[in-house]
Amino acid sequence: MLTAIYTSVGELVGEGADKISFPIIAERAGVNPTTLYRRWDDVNALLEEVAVAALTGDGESVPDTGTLEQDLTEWANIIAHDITRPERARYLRAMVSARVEIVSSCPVTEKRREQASEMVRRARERGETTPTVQQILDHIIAPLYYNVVFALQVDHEYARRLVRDVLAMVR
Amino acid sequence: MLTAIYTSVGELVGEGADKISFPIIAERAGVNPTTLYRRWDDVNALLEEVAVAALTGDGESVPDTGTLEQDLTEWANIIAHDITRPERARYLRAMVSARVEIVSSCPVTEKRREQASEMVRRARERGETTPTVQQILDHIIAPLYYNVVFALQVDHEYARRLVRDVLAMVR
DNA sequence: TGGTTAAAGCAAAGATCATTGCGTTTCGAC
DNA sequence: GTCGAAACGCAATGATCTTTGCTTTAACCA
Repeated sequence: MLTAIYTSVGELVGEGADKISFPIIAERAGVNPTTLYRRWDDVNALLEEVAVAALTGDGESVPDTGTLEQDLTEWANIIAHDITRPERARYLRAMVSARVEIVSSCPVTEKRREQASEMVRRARERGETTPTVQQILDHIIAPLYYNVVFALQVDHEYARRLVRDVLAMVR
Repeated sequence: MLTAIYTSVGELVGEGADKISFPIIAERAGVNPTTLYRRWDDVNALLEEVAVAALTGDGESVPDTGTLEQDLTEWANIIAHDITRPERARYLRAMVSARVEIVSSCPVTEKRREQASEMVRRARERGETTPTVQQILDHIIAPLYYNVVFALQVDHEYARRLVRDVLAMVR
């Protein structure tokens, strides 16, 4: 039931459907539109729910290579590779347009913060000088997402440059 | 005519209207909905047009204080102050959701790039060591916009920290 | 002034969405 | 098994959107 709905939304988003409405989602999911109208306030609410699930879902394990630079580079590459996939990019856009009011946190950011914290913690235990977690979010995550959301290109070279920049701050 | 439509859209966005449709825009603008249906493909196309005009419109003069650090700080503050205004944030969201397909450039980014270029050029003429324009975009603009779009808070302290971070890269 | 063309208004029709009341199913508790 | 609550399906209704053909206005140019 719920998974059918999520799948339906996922397919529509993946296909780049221009119009995504409750009736359309319901038909593909094999449920009655009324169900959707009753459970979610509007399409954006459902869309955001699915987007968050999709964007935070797969429990990517954080790289652990022995140096923070290598960890961050691989991590940035994974993220860059992930969020440039068309359906991921669409989810991001959907999430952005969905949250109409200012809220205090964003699930996606929080996940990245946790991942960054882990890498930084390990690096510090090794005695490395590290940027702060916030610096990593500001100068690696933010540019990556910014460029995806505003429709510019993101590649491995770009991800690598971001890592070098942020590490240059603390040298 | 066109300005009435733009004004109508601007008001609706500013008021945080949940539903923005051609008929609603048309009524407030005192025009016939048919006109809008004929001129724009859909609401998002019109919305993006107005958003771009609003976000790149006012010809903010770039700070020229004598040092790049001060220039960047004031500039970042201006931007932070501007894009955290609810209607500006809304425009940003509208723009994001409007551009469904990957395009090569974003009008807002381009304007910021020009502004950053000017400040960097002046700083270099004074003999300052500067970050690249791209670094400024990546590490000041991107975090600011990212935080607005993903509904976190942006204040002057944050803007200042970004400037310090990016300058630390080149020291 | 008169003619031509592009844009806007008007009205009607159909499509899609959104809401609501009511009957049915499901599932757990007793 | 039976009861009750919650969720879902169904169908009808009204609202809103979207399209289309035709008319009218406006602007531009000979």
